Amino acid sequence: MSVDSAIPKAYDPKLVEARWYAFWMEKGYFKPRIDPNKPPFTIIMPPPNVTGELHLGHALTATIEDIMVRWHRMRGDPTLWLPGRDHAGIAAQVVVERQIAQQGLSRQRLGREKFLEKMWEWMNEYGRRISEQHKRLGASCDWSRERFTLDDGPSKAVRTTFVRLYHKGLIYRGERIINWCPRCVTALSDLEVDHRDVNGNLWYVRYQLEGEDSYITVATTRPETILGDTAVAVNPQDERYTGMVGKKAILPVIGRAIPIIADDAVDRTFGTGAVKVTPAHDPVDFEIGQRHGLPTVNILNPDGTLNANAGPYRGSERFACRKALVAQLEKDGLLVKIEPHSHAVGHCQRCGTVVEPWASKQWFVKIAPLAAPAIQAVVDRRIKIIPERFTKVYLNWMENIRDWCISRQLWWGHRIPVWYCEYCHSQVVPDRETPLQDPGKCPKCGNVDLAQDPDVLDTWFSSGLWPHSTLGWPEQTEDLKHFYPTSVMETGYDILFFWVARMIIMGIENTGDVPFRTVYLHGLIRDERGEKMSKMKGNVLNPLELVEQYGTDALRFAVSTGTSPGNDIRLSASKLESSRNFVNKIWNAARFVMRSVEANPEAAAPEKVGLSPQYVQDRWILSRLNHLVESVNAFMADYQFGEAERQIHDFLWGEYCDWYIEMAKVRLRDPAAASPLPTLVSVLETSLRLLHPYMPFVTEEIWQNLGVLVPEAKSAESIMIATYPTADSSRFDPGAEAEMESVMEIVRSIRNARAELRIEPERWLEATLYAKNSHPSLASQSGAIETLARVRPLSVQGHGYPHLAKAKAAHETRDSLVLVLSTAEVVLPLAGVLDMDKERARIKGEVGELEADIGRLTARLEDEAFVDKAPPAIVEQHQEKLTGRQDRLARLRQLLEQLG
RNA sequence: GGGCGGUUAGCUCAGUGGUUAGAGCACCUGCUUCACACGCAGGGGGUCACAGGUUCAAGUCCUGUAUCGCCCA
Repeated sequence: MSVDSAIPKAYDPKLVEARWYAFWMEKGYFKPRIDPNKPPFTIIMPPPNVTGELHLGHALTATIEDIMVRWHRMRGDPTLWLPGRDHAGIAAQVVVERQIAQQGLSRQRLGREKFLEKMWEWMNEYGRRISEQHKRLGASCDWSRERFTLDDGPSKAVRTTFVRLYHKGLIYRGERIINWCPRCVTALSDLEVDHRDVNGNLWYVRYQLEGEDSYITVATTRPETILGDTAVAVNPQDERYTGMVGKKAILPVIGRAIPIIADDAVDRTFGTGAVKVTPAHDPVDFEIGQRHGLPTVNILNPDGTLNANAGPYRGSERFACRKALVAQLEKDGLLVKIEPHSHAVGHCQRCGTVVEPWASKQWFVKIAPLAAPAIQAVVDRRIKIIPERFTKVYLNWMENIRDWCISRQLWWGHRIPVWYCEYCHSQVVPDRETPLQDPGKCPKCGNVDLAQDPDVLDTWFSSGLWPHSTLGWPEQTEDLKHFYPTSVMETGYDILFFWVARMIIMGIENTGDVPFRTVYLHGLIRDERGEKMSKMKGNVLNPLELVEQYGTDALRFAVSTGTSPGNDIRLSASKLESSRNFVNKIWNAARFVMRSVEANPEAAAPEKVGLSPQYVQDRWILSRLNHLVESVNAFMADYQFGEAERQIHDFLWGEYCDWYIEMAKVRLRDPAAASPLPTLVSVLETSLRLLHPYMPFVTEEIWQNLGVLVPEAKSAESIMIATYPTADSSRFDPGAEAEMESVMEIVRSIRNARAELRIEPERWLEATLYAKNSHPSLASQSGAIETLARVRPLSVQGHGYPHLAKAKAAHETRDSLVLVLSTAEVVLPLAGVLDMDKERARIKGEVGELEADIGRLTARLEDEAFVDKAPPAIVEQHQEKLTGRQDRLARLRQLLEQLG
């Protein structure tokens, strides 16, 4: 059977990908081979939420991490990439609540236990899907170590951490203003609130002064909170109100008398300079309330309706209440004016509902003492952030960090390990030494009726422990000892605060060491128009659909090539198509190589692969390849994956395919020529290994096929455990590169002249090549030049440029085109085709360009400062260039003279 | 209000002080050439946002301006 019929013309990823992934799994390549003498390379995967399926952001994460991991593995480092999943407390619970609502159910009706069963069903289904999707993306992570945040291990870590921090006094329960989502019916941390500018109003309302017929006017963006006011405040410096401080104002509708106080926090320029104070529903007011000992009047129920403190508005929804109250104020003549006012309003990040600042008893982490070492670790560069600029963002946030509200009024998550005594109401927390043991009785009164706090912890509390909890902490496991601190944390810059910062805090606190050495932050994937992908906009691209359409390798290449760390990426169909085309290009190059090997197996005989080539074309491509290998490894080490890929792409397409293969074809047809097959095979094989981390599937498929035909080319059972190429500087060959530059210049010039003169492609031209003495071996390239430029016969005069008289004679008959190149001249007899006026114009154009060039170079070299201060190599480069240009200019002028 | 980033070909983006600034897509011309039309060959297209400065040398470093975007408050 011939290769032609066996190997399809167009690469079909569907026939390839699943097979190789199964093979890798079966062989256990994804598991680290621990070697105590070698430092391991470790990445803990950011655990996707079990709320749904993977999106393109996950695909990007998986791609970049897989690139790093495969590279290190091929270099022989013991490599661990640990996958996981996050229970995503609030987000997952919202999703399942919506789902059961369709069946007319609610979590309250189901009860905690039944509802959690539903949650686990959901999690099992989506957890499975997520893992399957990662496998489709080629992720070479160690599935045997996969973790879920609610697994026993990570749960123990969570509980241990909570208990220890509690006993250290770094976790406390207190009444503070928190962000409350009335739809999710839970507290949120500051980070979980999106602030969006909303066009609202500023309502000016006047409060009558007690016992007087005068008023004080306040301005508010949330008039319904009037019901919870316990003071009016003015700035102590504000003369307008000096006389009023100490008096009392009567709250509209409610009729409560509240004091007028002075406080520095009041902005004199806002509204009237007098503000209403609602300590239960505003963070600034809360602090004012604390300073002045004001009562806190809470007017809201957890679901956002008004409670008994709202008097007549009890039971009405908050925005309905606002409307009704404003109407009432107007009726009572207390509404002074309404001004349009744009201001930032907090929205629940998960469901979009407007959140309410709300005074509530919650659990908090006292964060400042924990942040200090986390700041130090980055300042000391024990942790390096890429790109560098995010260091400042991180430090700025860390230095202004505020206590972290960690309790959530949810059911899905880690239950807070605190119990309350039913009798004496004291808080009972497990002993520091036995954090996992539930307290049996109240240590104060001895009562055994203890009720556990119904709330769960913020999901990010468990995520913060992820790099050590997944490795077994608090147990001192072998994995923890060997792989912690991990090497790289790779994730999107959008969760720098949510996650990365907290991992650093918690990692250092729990283990005494940083959780990772390097943080690599990638950008966000946007759509063609640069918009963020979101379900609401309907512009979400499903990575699995793209895999179906273009193949995994193409998707990976498309999201990672030509990108730089921390910068957003626009993904378009055209980008995916060109990536797919590149995959296909490699496929076809391989098809050509294999077909050629098959046609002439003895020439590619195993013992010849890797032989030291004497032929200039071979020396050239090997020199280019080794420069590429050197450069790719340098870029990889420097986390510049996009640039590394671009260079591999350019080499394979622009040098190997466009030139080396095309020239090889000529040699393959010539029985007398040295066979290009060994080099053809060896460069392809090395390139495949070079490309494997980026395109795991197509490279493995070709590599294995090649290995069947040329067993010598196959150094391992699989390309993913073969050795990553390292540059062999003995292959660097400037001479061969210069000669091939000349060949390419000659071919390009002839092709260009043919196109300009509209010479039919099928027509062969006679040609004479006059090569410079320094390039005697150009004669050996005549076969390649003939075929690539379609000139035949080509006569090569290897001993200098054409005798002037000869060229002149040719031109006088007006039938020859002379191409004056940097190291050669080509004469093409073209009777009847040439327009000598155009010829003169063309040459004059070239002369003009050269003169400008020479002018620039001369000026440069005459500049003493340049010659003195620039590195000698640069000066020399300029000098050589100038000489070359002058030489070519002289020859062009001669030609012009001959043409008259 | 504070901070960060972008501004490079028609579009999307690389370019980490050193020739004449690159790629993909799009565009124009020609080609079913025996690996590939998911291709081949050739071509056009740039005041590197603007203004200063540092340097022998600036798209690249510094300062300011404009403009778009993001983060924080």
